[in-house]
Amino acid sequence: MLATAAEVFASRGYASTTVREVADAAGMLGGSLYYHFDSKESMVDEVLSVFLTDMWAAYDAVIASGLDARDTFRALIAESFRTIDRHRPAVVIYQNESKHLATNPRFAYLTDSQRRFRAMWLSVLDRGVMEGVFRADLDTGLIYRFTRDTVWLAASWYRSDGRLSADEIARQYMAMVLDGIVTT
Amino acid sequence: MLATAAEVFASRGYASTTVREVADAAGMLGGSLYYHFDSKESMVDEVLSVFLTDMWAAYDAVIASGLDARDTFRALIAESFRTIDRHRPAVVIYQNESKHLATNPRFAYLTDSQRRFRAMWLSVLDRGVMEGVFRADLDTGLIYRFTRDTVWLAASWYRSDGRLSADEIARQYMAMVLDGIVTT
Amino acid sequence: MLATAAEVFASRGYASTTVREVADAAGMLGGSLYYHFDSKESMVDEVLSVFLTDMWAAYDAVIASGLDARDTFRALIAESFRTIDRHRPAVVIYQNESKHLATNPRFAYLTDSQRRFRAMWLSVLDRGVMEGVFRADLDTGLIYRFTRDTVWLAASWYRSDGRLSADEIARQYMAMVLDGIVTT
Amino acid sequence: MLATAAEVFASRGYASTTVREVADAAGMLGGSLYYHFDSKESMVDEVLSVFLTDMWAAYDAVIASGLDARDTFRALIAESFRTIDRHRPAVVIYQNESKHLATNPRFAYLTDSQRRFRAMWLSVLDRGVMEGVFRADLDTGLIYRFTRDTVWLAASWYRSDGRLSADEIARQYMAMVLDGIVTT
DNA sequence: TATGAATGAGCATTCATTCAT
DNA sequence: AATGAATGAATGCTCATTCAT
Repeated sequence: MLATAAEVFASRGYASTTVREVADAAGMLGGSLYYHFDSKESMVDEVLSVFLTDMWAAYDAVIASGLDARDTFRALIAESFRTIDRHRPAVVIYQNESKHLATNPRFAYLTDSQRRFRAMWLSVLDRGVMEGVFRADLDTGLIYRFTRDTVWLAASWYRSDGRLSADEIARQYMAMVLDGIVTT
Repeated sequence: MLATAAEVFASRGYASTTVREVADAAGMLGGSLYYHFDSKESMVDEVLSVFLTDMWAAYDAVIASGLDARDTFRALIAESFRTIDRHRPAVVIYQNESKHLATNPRFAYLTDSQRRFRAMWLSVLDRGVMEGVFRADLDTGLIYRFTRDTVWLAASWYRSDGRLSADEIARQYMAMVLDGIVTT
Repeated sequence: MLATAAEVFASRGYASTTVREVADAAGMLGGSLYYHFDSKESMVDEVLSVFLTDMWAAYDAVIASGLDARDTFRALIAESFRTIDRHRPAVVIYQNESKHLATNPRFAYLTDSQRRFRAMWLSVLDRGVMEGVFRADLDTGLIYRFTRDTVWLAASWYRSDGRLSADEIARQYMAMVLDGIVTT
Repeated sequence: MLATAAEVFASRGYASTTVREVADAAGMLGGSLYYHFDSKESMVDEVLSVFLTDMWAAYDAVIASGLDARDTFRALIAESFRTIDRHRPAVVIYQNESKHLATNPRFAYLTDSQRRFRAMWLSVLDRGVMEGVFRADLDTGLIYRFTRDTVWLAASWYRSDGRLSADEIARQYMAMVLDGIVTT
């Protein structure tokens, strides 16, 4: 049922989705949802929490594996697309509503996550530059933004049953980006 | 006043923005807006139309100038960031609300524009592959999506008074992407 | 369980009390109450009926004992405070919800009881005036109201485990009403 | 319009009154009320605040006039009935909803007022006992409660266009309480 | 041009009630 | 006897929109 809510929020937008629409999609009446959830807000909350927890588990495993900058970068990209594969609707919601939701104390963890996310990517990129594996003439702050935007926005068009698998998309993205930022 | 509306819609989201908030920002009362606009919908409509018209004028000029694939690509990227500079709020709105608005016949032009947009970029990329200037082992459909997403989402964080100018951001983006997709 | 319902209704108000709260207090789940009661309404109904039946039994015994006006008055006051002692929550509910409930045909007996109540007290007071034991310059209709209100509203603050017993409160009240608070 | 709301709340009970009913009584539609009030809560809030402010102005004037205990008592009773005459619906609401509303921080002033009210009456009664004008064998705490309940509950049945004026009711009440109903 | 009072449809949420288990 | 999932009507409230002034 959480998955149902996530899908509806993702496709219609959180604010524009009515509780009745979620209930319809879940095969019940409006009021019945409230037996399972406290509020509309707590639905997104749970959707986003579950997604972020899972995403960080994957990221933390990568960080813990002690790869060099370039392979860490590749692994993070790959994990990102795999996370999109597992949590597509949640990622779409995160992408679209995060900024607005974060103004609510209840969703402070969104800002925390974002901060940690930025620190993680910048650290990999800066390490790569220092190790001489990434070009030094690029603004890593910009590269971070470009990468972040492209990867997560992919959730908007990715279909798990589409022509390209998450791993293949990741491979192509890395091919595009890596051969650009790697010194030749 | 249109600019005011665009800014409010961009920062709060179209659906979440109340007409009163737009009126406040414009220094008048809720009902007064209706002397200037038919409806909330016609406000976004005008915001988006103006933006798209201007964007296509710029793109058409590039296409008309008869450059080769690689320089066309560079010019389109540059024009995109310049368009963001001129129409940042409109681009944000376009990015966030387009999909939802497009279900309304009134906004059919959004879908048309998107289709034309896709055709234009694919044509440049495919021509580049054919001319041997872009790598042949990449999926141009994917490259198109990656590029589109990254460029337009930049409107979410770009500040015209920020550290980096639109042209500098464009330059960095091209450096990243081009050296990746260009044959070596 | 009826006592539980009465207490909850008395403390939170009938309209503001949810069936779930009554169930909670009775140590069961919301739906389970309906094995014991037809409806929320039938709970108050039974609470009030039991209370009124008991109260009238006490009053009728007083009336039947053939005392003079002054002693009948004293006895009725005493019985009223004893009834409060036995049915405090029910009296509170009666006091607060009676007027509203009485619009419902099912609770017509509330209006009947009130009418009979008024007749009984007026008869005692008027008899006392006629017998010369109560002052003739008083409006017995008013005295009735003052007495009724004070006695029954005492249910709002009376505690059976408090400093003063029901009989002591009755004694003080009679002292005040019968002889006044001014020293003579 | 505030008066309309007060009347509806008083007759149907705050919790049982719907915003639509208030609007009906005010000759408008449900949503229209919100142009004038923030919420249902702020309606009662204003009704009660206005009433309490006015009541305390009257009481304070009595206290300031430096009468002896007995005349202060009489004046306070008289002012109470006059306040009921001016603010009948508000007094009814205060009487019925006070306890429940007071759990809300917004209505903390209800508890404050009640505390001050109690202190004022007890001070008058105790002073009377000390001055020897009121009987010493009475529990002033009880007398306070009896008086408070009777006076304010009168708002439930008092009609400004009824047979008896507020001052006449006050006179009768004082006669009863001060000197008793028994002939001497 | 602008105001402000009102509209009315729509929303999230509550809650008495039902019912299969 | 009791559970727990569901119902659906009703509620407080929001907001785009209208319109007389």
